[in-house]
Amino acid sequence: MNLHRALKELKEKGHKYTDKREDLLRFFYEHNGYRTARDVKIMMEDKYPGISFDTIYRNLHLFVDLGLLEVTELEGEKHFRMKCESKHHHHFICLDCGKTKEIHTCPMQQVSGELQDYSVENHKFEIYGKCPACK
Amino acid sequence: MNLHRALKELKEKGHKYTDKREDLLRFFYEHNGYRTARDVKIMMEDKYPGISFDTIYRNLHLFVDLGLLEVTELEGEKHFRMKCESKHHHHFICLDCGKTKEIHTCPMQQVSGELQDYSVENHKFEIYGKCPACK
DNA sequence: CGTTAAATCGGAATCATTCTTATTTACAAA
DNA sequence: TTTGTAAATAAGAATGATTCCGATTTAACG
Repeated sequence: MNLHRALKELKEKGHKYTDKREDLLRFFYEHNGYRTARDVKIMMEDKYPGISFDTIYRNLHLFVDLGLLEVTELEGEKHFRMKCESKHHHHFICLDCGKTKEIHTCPMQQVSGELQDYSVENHKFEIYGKCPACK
Repeated sequence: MNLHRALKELKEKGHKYTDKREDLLRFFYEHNGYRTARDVKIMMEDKYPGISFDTIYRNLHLFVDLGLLEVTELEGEKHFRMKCESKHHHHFICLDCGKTKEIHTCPMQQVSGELQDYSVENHKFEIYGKCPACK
Protein backbone atom coordinates (compact mmCIF):
# COMPACT_ATOMS: atom_id res chain seq x y z
CA MET A 1 0.00 0.00 0.00
CA ASN A 2 1.56 3.28 -0.99
CA LEU A 3 0.66 6.72 0.22
CA HIS A 4 -0.94 7.94 -2.97
CA ARG A 5 -3.16 4.92 -3.34
CA ALA A 6 -4.15 5.06 0.32
CA LEU A 7 -5.25 8.70 0.00
CA LYS A 8 -7.10 7.94 -3.21
CA GLU A 9 -8.93 5.07 -1.57
CA LEU A 10 -9.84 7.28 1.36
CA LYS A 11 -11.45 9.78 -0.97
CA GLU A 12 -13.22 7.16 -3.06
CA LYS A 13 -14.86 5.69 0.01
CA GLY A 14 -16.35 9.08 0.80
CA HIS A 15 -14.02 10.21 3.55
CA LYS A 16 -12.58 13.65 3.81
CA TYR A 17 -9.03 14.64 3.12
CA THR A 18 -7.19 16.30 6.00
CA ASP A 19 -3.56 17.16 6.48
CA LYS A 20 -3.56 15.06 9.62
CA ARG A 21 -4.68 12.01 7.72
CA GLU A 22 -2.07 12.48 5.07
CA ASP A 23 0.66 12.95 7.66
CA LEU A 24 -0.53 9.96 9.61
CA LEU A 25 -0.48 7.73 6.56
CA ARG A 26 2.88 9.12 5.47
CA PHE A 27 4.29 8.30 8.89
CA PHE A 28 3.43 4.65 8.38
CA TYR A 29 4.42 4.70 4.74
CA GLU A 30 7.89 5.86 5.70
CA HIS A 31 8.34 3.32 8.49
CA ASN A 32 8.42 -0.36 7.68
CA GLY A 33 7.15 -1.60 11.00
CA TYR A 34 4.61 -1.46 13.79
CA ARG A 35 3.99 1.71 15.76
CA THR A 36 1.59 2.57 18.57
CA ALA A 37 -0.97 5.35 18.85
CA ARG A 38 1.45 6.97 21.27
CA ASP A 39 4.20 6.94 18.65
CA VAL A 40 1.83 8.59 16.22
CA LYS A 41 0.85 11.23 18.76
CA ILE A 42 4.45 12.13 19.50
CA MET A 43 5.16 12.46 15.79
CA MET A 44 2.06 14.58 15.16
CA GLU A 45 2.41 16.91 18.11
CA ASP A 46 5.16 18.96 16.46
CA LYS A 47 2.90 20.06 13.66
CA TYR A 48 -0.44 19.76 15.44
CA PRO A 49 -0.04 20.72 19.08
CA GLY A 50 -2.99 19.49 21.08
CA ILE A 51 -4.00 16.75 18.66
CA SER A 52 -6.16 14.37 20.62
CA PHE A 53 -5.85 10.64 21.08
CA ASP A 54 -9.41 10.40 19.92
CA THR A 55 -8.48 11.73 16.51
CA ILE A 56 -5.55 9.37 16.27
CA TYR A 57 -7.46 6.28 17.30
CA ARG A 58 -10.44 7.18 15.17
CA ASN A 59 -8.25 7.50 12.12
CA LEU A 60 -6.17 4.45 12.89
CA HIS A 61 -9.28 2.31 13.15
CA LEU A 62 -10.84 3.86 10.09
CA PHE A 63 -7.69 3.02 8.14
CA VAL A 64 -7.69 -0.53 9.44
CA ASP A 65 -11.33 -0.90 8.39
CA LEU A 66 -10.48 0.44 4.94
CA GLY A 67 -7.59 -1.99 4.64
CA LEU A 68 -4.94 0.73 4.57
CA LEU A 69 -3.32 -0.32 7.83
CA GLU A 70 -2.81 -3.59 9.68
CA VAL A 71 -3.03 -3.99 13.43
CA THR A 72 -1.59 -6.42 15.93
CA GLU A 73 -1.62 -6.61 19.68
CA LEU A 74 1.76 -6.59 21.36
CA GLU A 75 2.37 -6.42 25.09
CA GLY A 76 -1.09 -5.10 25.81
CA GLU A 77 -0.94 -2.32 23.27
CA LYS A 78 -2.22 -2.09 19.72
CA HIS A 79 0.46 -1.66 17.08
CA PHE A 80 -0.23 -0.48 13.55
CA ARG A 81 1.64 -0.67 10.27
CA MET A 82 1.04 0.09 6.62
CA LYS A 83 -0.87 -2.73 4.96
CA CYS A 84 1.48 -5.02 3.11
CA GLU A 85 1.22 -5.21 -0.64
CA SER A 86 2.28 -8.78 -1.12
CA LYS A 87 0.28 -11.94 -0.75
CA HIS A 88 -0.49 -13.64 2.55
CA HIS A 89 2.47 -13.74 4.85
CA HIS A 90 3.50 -13.23 8.45
CA HIS A 91 6.00 -11.05 10.26
CA PHE A 92 9.09 -11.09 12.30
CA ILE A 93 8.73 -8.07 14.61
CA CYS A 94 11.65 -6.35 16.30
CA LEU A 95 10.78 -5.77 19.94
CA ASP A 96 13.04 -2.72 20.06
CA CYS A 97 12.21 -0.69 16.97
CA GLY A 98 9.03 -2.35 15.70
CA LYS A 99 10.49 -2.97 12.27
CA THR A 100 9.23 -6.05 10.50
CA LYS A 101 10.45 -8.68 8.09
CA GLU A 102 8.07 -10.68 6.00
CA ILE A 103 7.96 -14.40 6.70
CA HIS A 104 6.70 -16.40 3.78
CA THR A 105 6.05 -19.57 5.68
CA CYS A 106 2.45 -20.12 6.72
CA PRO A 107 1.58 -23.22 8.72
CA MET A 108 -2.13 -23.21 7.99
CA GLN A 109 -2.02 -25.71 5.12
CA GLN A 110 -0.51 -28.44 7.27
CA VAL A 111 -2.86 -27.64 10.12
CA SER A 112 -6.20 -28.00 8.36
CA GLY A 113 -6.27 -31.74 8.92
CA GLU A 114 -6.12 -31.25 12.66
CA LEU A 115 -9.22 -29.05 12.74
CA GLN A 116 -11.89 -31.01 10.91
CA ASP A 117 -14.84 -30.17 13.11
CA TYR A 118 -13.74 -26.67 13.98
CA SER A 119 -14.64 -23.45 12.25
CA VAL A 120 -11.45 -21.48 11.76
CA GLU A 121 -11.88 -17.71 11.61
CA ASN A 122 -8.32 -16.48 11.58
CA HIS A 123 -4.83 -17.10 12.83
CA LYS A 124 -1.78 -15.31 14.07
CA PHE A 125 1.82 -16.27 13.49
CA GLU A 126 4.41 -13.79 14.63
CA ILE A 127 8.07 -14.09 15.52
CA TYR A 128 9.58 -11.72 18.05
CA GLY A 129 13.18 -10.73 18.67
CA LYS A 130 15.79 -8.23 17.67
CA CYS A 131 16.51 -7.12 14.14
CA PRO A 132 20.14 -6.95 12.95
CA ALA A 133 20.30 -3.20 13.64
CA CYS A 134 19.03 -3.50 17.22
CA LYS A 135 20.81 -6.71 18.10
CA MET B 1 0.51 -29.85 34.77
CA ASN B 2 -1.80 -31.39 37.31
CA LEU B 3 -3.14 -29.83 40.45
CA HIS B 4 -1.11 -31.86 42.90
CA ARG B 5 2.16 -31.21 41.16
CA ALA B 6 1.38 -27.50 40.84
CA LEU B 7 0.74 -27.19 44.56
CA LYS B 8 3.87 -29.18 45.35
CA GLU B 9 5.94 -26.93 43.14
CA LEU B 10 4.46 -23.87 44.78
CA LYS B 11 5.57 -25.12 48.17
CA GLU B 12 9.01 -26.16 47.00
CA LYS B 13 9.70 -22.72 45.62
CA GLY B 14 9.04 -21.25 49.05
CA HIS B 15 5.54 -19.90 48.54
CA LYS B 16 2.73 -20.28 50.98
CA TYR B 17 -0.24 -22.54 50.63
CA THR B 18 -3.62 -20.84 50.75
CA ASP B 19 -7.09 -22.10 49.96
CA LYS B 20 -7.42 -19.37 47.40
CA ARG B 21 -4.38 -20.58 45.54
CA GLU B 22 -5.58 -24.13 45.53
CA ASP B 23 -9.01 -23.12 44.30
CA LEU B 24 -7.51 -20.90 41.65
CA LEU B 25 -5.29 -23.68 40.34
CA ARG B 26 -8.13 -26.17 40.51
CA PHE B 27 -10.28 -23.83 38.45
CA PHE B 28 -7.73 -23.96 35.66
CA TYR B 29 -7.05 -27.62 36.16
CA GLU B 30 -10.71 -28.40 35.59
CA HIS B 31 -11.04 -26.21 32.51
CA ASN B 32 -9.10 -27.03 29.40
CA GLY B 33 -8.89 -23.53 28.01
CA TYR B 34 -8.09 -19.88 28.49
CA ARG B 35 -9.85 -17.78 31.11
CA THR B 36 -9.49 -14.16 32.19
CA ALA B 37 -8.84 -12.65 35.60
CA ARG B 38 -12.47 -11.60 35.57
CA ASP B 39 -13.58 -15.20 35.05
CA VAL B 40 -11.46 -16.19 38.01
CA LYS B 41 -12.91 -13.45 40.16
CA ILE B 42 -16.47 -14.44 39.37
CA MET B 43 -15.68 -18.05 40.23
CA MET B 44 -13.92 -17.12 43.49
CA GLU B 45 -16.46 -14.62 44.77
CA ASP B 46 -18.89 -17.31 45.90
CA LYS B 47 -16.47 -18.72 48.41
CA TYR B 48 -14.40 -15.58 49.03
CA PRO B 49 -16.62 -12.53 48.87
CA GLY B 50 -14.53 -9.41 48.51
CA ILE B 51 -11.50 -11.14 47.01
CA SER B 52 -9.52 -8.44 45.29
CA PHE B 53 -8.25 -8.26 41.75
CA ASP B 54 -4.85 -7.61 43.21
CA THR B 55 -4.81 -11.06 44.79
CA ILE B 56 -5.97 -12.69 41.60
CA TYR B 57 -3.50 -10.95 39.34
CA ARG B 58 -0.66 -11.42 41.80
CA ASN B 59 -1.30 -15.13 41.90
CA LEU B 60 -1.87 -15.48 38.19
CA HIS B 61 1.43 -13.84 37.46
CA LEU B 62 3.22 -15.78 40.14
CA PHE B 63 1.90 -18.99 38.61
CA VAL B 64 2.98 -17.92 35.15
CA ASP B 65 6.46 -17.15 36.49
CA LEU B 66 6.58 -20.56 38.13
CA GLY B 67 5.52 -22.23 34.91
CA LEU B 68 2.23 -23.49 36.31
CA LEU B 69 0.09 -21.39 33.99
CA GLU B 70 0.43 -20.07 30.46
CA VAL B 71 -0.75 -16.67 29.33
CA THR B 72 -1.79 -15.19 26.01
CA GLU B 73 -3.22 -11.84 25.01
CA LEU B 74 -6.59 -11.95 23.31
CA GLU B 75 -8.65 -8.93 22.36
CA GLY B 76 -6.80 -6.66 24.74
CA GLU B 77 -7.17 -8.93 27.73
CA LYS B 78 -4.83 -11.45 29.27
CA HIS B 79 -6.06 -15.02 29.19
CA PHE B 80 -4.60 -17.78 31.32
CA ARG B 81 -4.66 -21.55 31.18
CA MET B 82 -3.03 -24.50 32.93
CA LYS B 83 0.42 -25.13 31.56
CA CYS B 84 0.38 -27.93 29.03
CA GLU B 85 2.20 -31.13 29.83
CA SER B 86 3.17 -32.16 26.37
CA LYS B 87 6.07 -31.00 24.27
CA HIS B 88 6.13 -27.76 22.32
CA HIS B 89 2.90 -27.08 20.50
CA HIS B 90 0.40 -24.35 19.72
CA HIS B 91 -3.31 -23.87 20.22
CA PHE B 92 -6.56 -23.49 18.47
CA ILE B 93 -8.60 -21.22 20.76
CA CYS B 94 -12.38 -21.05 20.74
CA LEU B 95 -13.42 -17.42 20.76
CA ASP B 96 -16.66 -18.30 22.51
CA CYS B 97 -15.71 -20.59 25.38
CA GLY B 98 -11.92 -20.27 25.49
CA LYS B 99 -11.39 -24.00 25.14
CA THR B 100 -8.25 -25.04 23.33
CA LYS B 101 -7.06 -27.79 21.07
CA GLU B 102 -3.40 -28.59 20.72
CA ILE B 103 -1.88 -28.01 17.32
CA HIS B 104 1.22 -30.05 16.72
CA THR B 105 2.44 -28.14 13.71
CA CYS B 106 5.12 -25.57 14.43
CA PRO B 107 6.40 -23.46 11.57
CA MET B 108 9.65 -22.40 13.22
CA GLN B 109 11.85 -25.07 11.65
CA GLN B 110 11.08 -23.93 8.13
CA VAL B 111 11.44 -20.31 9.09
CA SER B 112 14.95 -20.35 10.53
CA GLY B 113 16.53 -19.88 7.13
CA GLU B 114 14.67 -16.61 6.63
CA LEU B 115 16.08 -15.06 9.80
CA GLN B 116 19.84 -15.49 9.57
CA ASP B 117 20.89 -12.15 11.01
CA TYR B 118 18.04 -11.83 13.46
CA SER B 119 17.93 -12.86 17.08
CA VAL B 120 14.69 -14.74 17.64
CA GLU B 121 13.35 -14.60 21.18
CA ASN B 122 9.96 -16.23 20.85
CA HIS B 123 7.01 -16.73 18.59
CA LYS B 124 3.27 -16.99 18.66
CA PHE B 125 1.10 -19.20 16.51
CA GLU B 126 -2.55 -19.32 17.41
CA ILE B 127 -5.66 -20.25 15.48
CA TYR B 128 -8.97 -18.67 16.39
CA GLY B 129 -12.51 -19.76 15.67
CA LYS B 130 -15.33 -21.81 17.09
CA CYS B 131 -14.99 -25.25 18.60
CA PRO B 132 -17.45 -27.99 17.59
CA ALA B 133 -19.58 -27.37 20.70
CA CYS B 134 -19.88 -23.64 20.10
CA LYS B 135 -20.18 -23.76 16.34
C1' DC C 1 2.95 -19.65 71.18
C1' DG C 2 5.65 -15.83 68.76
C1' DT C 3 8.03 -14.10 64.96
C1' DT C 4 8.28 -12.85 60.37
C1' DA C 5 7.91 -12.67 55.68
C1' DA C 6 4.33 -13.59 52.54
C1' DA C 7 -0.35 -12.95 51.35
C1' DT C 8 -4.42 -10.33 51.29
C1' DC C 9 -7.66 -6.37 51.29
C1' DG C 10 -9.53 -2.09 49.80
C1' DG C 11 -9.06 1.44 47.31
C1' DA C 12 -6.40 4.65 44.68
C1' DA C 13 -3.59 5.08 40.60
C1' DT C 14 -2.24 4.04 35.93
C1' DC C 15 -2.40 3.10 31.13
C1' DA C 16 -4.55 2.31 26.81
C1' DT C 17 -8.62 3.19 24.69
C1' DT C 18 -13.37 4.92 23.90
C1' DC C 19 -17.15 8.03 24.52
C1' DT C 20 -19.53 12.61 24.79
C1' DT C 21 -20.53 17.13 23.62
C1' DA C 22 -19.50 21.17 21.42
C1' DT C 23 -17.00 23.23 17.80
C1' DT C 24 -14.71 23.38 13.40
C1' DT C 25 -13.95 22.10 8.65
C1' DA C 26 -14.02 19.80 3.92
C1' DC C 27 -16.50 19.76 0.17
C1' DA C 28 -20.53 19.59 -2.71
C1' DA C 29 -24.29 22.11 -4.46
C1' DA C 30 -26.43 26.42 -5.30
C1' DT D 1 -18.15 32.52 -3.84
C1' DT D 2 -21.30 31.41 -0.44
C1' DT D 3 -23.65 28.19 2.18
C1' DG D 4 -25.51 23.83 4.16
C1' DT D 5 -24.35 19.55 6.01
C1' DA D 6 -22.16 15.62 7.38
C1' DA D 7 -17.66 14.44 8.76
C1' DA D 8 -13.76 15.49 11.52
C1' DT D 9 -11.74 17.34 15.53
C1' DA D 10 -10.75 18.98 20.43
C1' DA D 11 -10.96 18.56 25.21
C1' DG D 12 -11.77 16.10 28.68
C1' DA D 13 -14.57 12.65 31.07
C1' DA D 14 -15.42 7.74 31.29
C1' DT D 15 -14.19 2.95 30.91
C1' DG D 16 -11.90 -1.39 31.56
C1' DA D 17 -7.92 -4.00 32.53
C1' DT D 18 -4.21 -4.04 35.40
C1' DT D 19 -0.96 -2.44 38.97
C1' DC D 20 0.39 -0.07 43.03
C1' DC D 21 0.23 1.25 47.99
C1' DG D 22 -0.46 1.19 52.92
C1' DA D 23 -2.51 -1.34 56.40
C1' DT D 24 -3.85 -5.75 58.11
C1' DT D 25 -3.94 -10.72 58.35
C1' DT D 26 -2.03 -15.29 58.08
C1' DA D 27 0.98 -19.53 56.91
C1' DA D 28 4.84 -21.65 58.33
C1' DC D 29 8.86 -22.30 61.01
C1' DG D 30 11.33 -22.49 65.11
